Amino acid sequence: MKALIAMSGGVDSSVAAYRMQQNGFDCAGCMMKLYTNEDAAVPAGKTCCTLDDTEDARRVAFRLSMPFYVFNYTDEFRRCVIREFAEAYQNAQTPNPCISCNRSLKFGALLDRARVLGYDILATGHYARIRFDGERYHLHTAAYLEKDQSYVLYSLTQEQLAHTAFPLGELSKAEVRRIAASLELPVAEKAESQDICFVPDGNYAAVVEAFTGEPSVPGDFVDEDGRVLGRHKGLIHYTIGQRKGLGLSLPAPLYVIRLDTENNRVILGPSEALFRRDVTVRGFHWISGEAPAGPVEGQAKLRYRQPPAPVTAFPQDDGSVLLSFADPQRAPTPGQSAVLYQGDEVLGGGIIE
RNA sequence: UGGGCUAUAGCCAAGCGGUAAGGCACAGGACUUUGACUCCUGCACUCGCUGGUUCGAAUCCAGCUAGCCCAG
Repeated sequence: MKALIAMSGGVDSSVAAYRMQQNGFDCAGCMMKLYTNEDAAVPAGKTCCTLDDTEDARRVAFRLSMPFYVFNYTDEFRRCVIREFAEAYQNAQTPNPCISCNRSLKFGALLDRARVLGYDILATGHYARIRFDGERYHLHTAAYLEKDQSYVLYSLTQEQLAHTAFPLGELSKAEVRRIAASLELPVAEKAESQDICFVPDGNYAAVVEAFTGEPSVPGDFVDEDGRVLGRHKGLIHYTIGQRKGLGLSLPAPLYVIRLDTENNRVILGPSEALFRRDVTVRGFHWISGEAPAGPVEGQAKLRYRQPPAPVTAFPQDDGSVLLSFADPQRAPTPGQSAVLYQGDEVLGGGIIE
């Protein structure tokens, strides 16, 4: 059996490559070149896909005596991920580019290419588990929830799961680092990745403006009664629940509770105004391949770093799902992903409306 | 022009003779394959200005300056 390992130059995918090799696969490593720093409209900084990261991945592959390839996906990345990212912001939504990258690139274009090239399996360094019950594939959380990344994988299909492996699913981060250290991999001590990979300065608004060619338009900050509190820099600079960066000083902290595209206004209010019990999720993808006949009891996450909260999911005829939480959830944000769990199994997910 | 009130950090604000609370904002850090939230740390050697009283003044007194209110 042949396996292709998607490597990033980090510890996780490096150890994933080693594990696949140990499991008896005929392995090759690959790196996806997703963008050039010029695309990001910023000076080359510490982002992923840099020459250093590619060299790190190449050295690890060399150490493990496996072939290593670099695939150019800059066009696809720009066409799918960056475009979706920019368009979401233009529609006053807050996208999660990691999720669209997984869907379109890693488990889309890359997996397709792996299959064409004759690989049976695509392996990544994600912390999650796949189980096959003889009929269907199931996606589960990682054994150690501290690093669980099942949230960003909810879009996987049965077909994709059938040809995917997550060799770190049963390991803790500490174990992964220990393995890397024992193999003397050059990346054993590398820091966790962070921030949006193609937005090195944290200035995502500049990327959106550069991509769309449309500068953001300043407008008013108003309270829930419509009183003007100040001026904002343009809707794309804000997201629901945001507190920092408003520059407004009042007795209590203020949060963004709504983006009013009609009037180009940002509505601010107290933290309490952010809680919602019901959340509609559009384009819901069920891992099993089909929506259940009736309501499902489970738990759901509205953002990556959040413990799952008890919920009842009501599948709708239009493919969306209504999530009704037992307790109101803070700041459900349009554009972000909601993922439905049942215990440690991922049932599916979609985009919050 | 009389009378009254108030002047403390970017904003709000405690302090009432004993050596500058707190909140907001902001900055840095932690967390993190998204944006946020959250958490930690920092943030007035100085209290509108000038004198005076006192061992000691943001606190009391006088003058000046500025703003607000009332009367004209």
